[in-house]
Amino acid sequence: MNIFALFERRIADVLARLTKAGALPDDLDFSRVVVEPPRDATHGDLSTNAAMVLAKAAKLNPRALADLIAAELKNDPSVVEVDVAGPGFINLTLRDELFYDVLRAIVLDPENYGRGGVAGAGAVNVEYVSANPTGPMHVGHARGAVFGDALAGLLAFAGYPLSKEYYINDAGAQVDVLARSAYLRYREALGEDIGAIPEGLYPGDYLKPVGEKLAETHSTALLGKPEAEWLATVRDTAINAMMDMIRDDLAALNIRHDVFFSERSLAQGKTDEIAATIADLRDRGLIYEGRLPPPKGQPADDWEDREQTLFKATEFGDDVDRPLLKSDGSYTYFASDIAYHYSKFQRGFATMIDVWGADHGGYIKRMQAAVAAVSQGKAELDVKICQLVRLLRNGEQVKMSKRAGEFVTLRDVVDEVGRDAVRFMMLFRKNDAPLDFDLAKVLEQSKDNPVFYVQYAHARCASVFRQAAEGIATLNAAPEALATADYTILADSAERDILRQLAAYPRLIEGAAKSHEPHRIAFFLYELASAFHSLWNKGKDLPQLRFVKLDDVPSTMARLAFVRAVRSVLASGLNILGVTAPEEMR
RNA sequence: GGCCCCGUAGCUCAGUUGGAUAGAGCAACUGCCUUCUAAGCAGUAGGUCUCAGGUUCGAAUCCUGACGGGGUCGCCA
Repeated sequence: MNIFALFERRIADVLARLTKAGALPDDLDFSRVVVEPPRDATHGDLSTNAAMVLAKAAKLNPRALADLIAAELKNDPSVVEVDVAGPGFINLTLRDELFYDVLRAIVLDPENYGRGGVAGAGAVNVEYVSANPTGPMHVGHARGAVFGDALAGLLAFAGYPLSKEYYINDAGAQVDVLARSAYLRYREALGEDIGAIPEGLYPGDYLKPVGEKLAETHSTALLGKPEAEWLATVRDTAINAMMDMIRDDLAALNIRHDVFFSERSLAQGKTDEIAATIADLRDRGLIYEGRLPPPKGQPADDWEDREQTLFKATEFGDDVDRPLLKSDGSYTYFASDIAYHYSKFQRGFATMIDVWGADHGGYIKRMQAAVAAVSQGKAELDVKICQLVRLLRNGEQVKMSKRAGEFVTLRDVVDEVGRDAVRFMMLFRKNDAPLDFDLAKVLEQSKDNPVFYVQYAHARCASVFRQAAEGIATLNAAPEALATADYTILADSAERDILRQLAAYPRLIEGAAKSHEPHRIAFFLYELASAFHSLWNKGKDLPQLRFVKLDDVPSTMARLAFVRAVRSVLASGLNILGVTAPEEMR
């Protein structure tokens, strides 16, 4: 149950009644009317801007219109008080029973509280990670991986049909380099002294097992042959091995994609889908042979003016038209990416979300242009850019040297601090802001560490139930029993505040899902945890606020329902973010 | 030089898509442990939302311009 959605409907009803009665013109646009919590809680429980938004079109003074609407809302049985304030805000104070209803709803069905707020929405495709299959994942990949996964979890929870995809960049020059690197390891596995790994090949030890596997499968059959004869075989083996490794790395973060889509398969299937996509666009006059102006500003010394095959990205808001073929006639990365996104559209996704690293910012416009073109404007692409992560240990930056083939792998970090810390901290910041990740700090068991702080609040809730069960032999803490408790005892300001936070959860989910911002959940959980810790502490000075009172079962039952609800919402949010909700902290 | 992102308390950051007197956490200062877990809590102090215009009932939020920081700029992926 979502009280904000509830009152959006009730206010819409009021507006409809006023329209019918002739008090409002009948062509008003209600879409800007919102119901939200007032910034200042002393103003009430709900606030609506209806009067201010509609005043102009209704040719009424905002305050006068607010009074009109307020008079109607006073008849609502769940409303205690209606105030018109400021420039025309309508503030509602709700009966406590409404919040008790919320409490009951959570206790009776904790799994589904806040779920499905956007029911009936179209399917969404979330593409994330998409690290090149040329080595293990390093820590730089972690943020996009966690962000994409949490966003997917959030959208699924909110009610969107969803596909989580990984685009395997298994075409292009880099996988040939991978193949050559693996071939070297193959020769090494057969006993040859290969010396130092030449410049331009991947030096990492992680290719040794691939060489050994090749030696096992092919024995000496590939030795001494020209590259053309072994390249494809070695490449496929190496890519498969790399993808197995990447899947393992992702599993360490509890990330599992629904679809792994191969770039190579686009051009290698029965039909060349890249060619087909280009042909489609050409038929619609969106492809032409032409020349591009050289880059402005800093002169490119290797610039060579030549005629090439171009996509009219400028027709869809991009700055320049974009080439589809390299000078050797092969497809550019962009060309296959167009075909890939076309495939998403053909598979029924009108909403696509791509999660990219900060260095791909310049690529957004052309991809959005491409999606608009291939879908004829029927699909939309949102690109979420994850800014860089600075890895620290006690405030000192941890250096990464890619050159020597040494980099901090994602696995190293997860092994050191655990999955929960990595996931939560990566989400405790907006995706488009840079992030410092301190390996020492996230292991601290203190309030300075948000992961711990939130998990501890959940563990404390569990602890209350253990205490209650120990102290009251006859206790029945089943949901049905908790749901019938008398909640009127929950009258302290701290308790009332938390009840309002719990009531705001469905609205939070909806907003976070619609704006593609999972970090909002992390911050909400932090605030809820903080409020709960605070209430817990209040019980030290004020014994009447303690959750468990051995001599007062009715009040204990009400408090247990309350704690159960807090715990369920904490667990629900943590679950969406993919962070565990522990019973106790050890 | 073009384009994209960012600029909010001393520091690190939120700010519910345009709402009311801009909020947290660190750090600083003052308190609180015979207590349902002090692994914590309460309080004080801290602001020209980088600057200048504009849009309107109303701007940290939207538009324009400047300044500062980062990213990126045909035939890499």
